[in-house]
Amino acid sequence: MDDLTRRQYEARARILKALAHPSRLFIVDRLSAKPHCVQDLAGMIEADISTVSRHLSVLRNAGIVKDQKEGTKVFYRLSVPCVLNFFSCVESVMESNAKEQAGLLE
Amino acid sequence: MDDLTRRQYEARARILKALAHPSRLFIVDRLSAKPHCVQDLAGMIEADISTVSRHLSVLRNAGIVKDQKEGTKVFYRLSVPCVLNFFSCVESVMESNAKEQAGLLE
DNA sequence: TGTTTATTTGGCTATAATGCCAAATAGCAT
DNA sequence: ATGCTATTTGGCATTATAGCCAAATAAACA
Repeated sequence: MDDLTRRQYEARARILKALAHPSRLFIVDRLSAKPHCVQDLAGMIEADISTVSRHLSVLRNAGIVKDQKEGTKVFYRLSVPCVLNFFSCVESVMESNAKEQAGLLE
Repeated sequence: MDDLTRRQYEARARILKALAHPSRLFIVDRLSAKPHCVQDLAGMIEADISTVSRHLSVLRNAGIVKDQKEGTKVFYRLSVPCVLNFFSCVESVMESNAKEQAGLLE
């Protein structure tokens, strides 16, 4: 694998890694409906606000969400609506796994 | 977030986490063309065979690939072809990021 | 200015992921 | 059985991630 190819896969992995956390997936799901500020999301997740803020910065650094200040609050929104496609892809894998499990029980 | 919801996001995150590594993305890409055995993949990635074997077990545990013994070799194949959709999703995010970068330079 | 509200960041600990080597295992052939 | 090839697994060191608290920052407003 040459250097350019390796860097391309690293770039892709960075984006997937940013999504690969239950709280961050939840956040993406919420933001797909409408923008939310940090404390709103923290309330839904029931985690420390600082923790949620860090999750949001991970998503922001990966280019998955954008932030926008409004007064003292910071609202986050999806920057790439397409990200939602991940969910259906993931569901497909999960369904496949479920079928596999069912097959083994027969 | 109730317990069931939390577990659902955890299950999704497990699958994304399995994909979120450059070598594993490369493997998925190769396997989308045809099945390969461990040493073939190790040769392409230029990593220790034991490392590649571990990557494959991560993908297998997530239900992304299947293994099949043939003599002394073990061939791996994608168990869910849909996984390829991830690539186009990831590319969209990357393109969006690139545009953003370009915009900032203007 | 001082206060309140919202968010971010530094510092820390705990846990998880990565990658290599070496040893163990499995299958095939002599 | 012995050797040969392919793969997996145990053990270990290194690095990365997660989460919390407390302190710092930013904006609005009395």
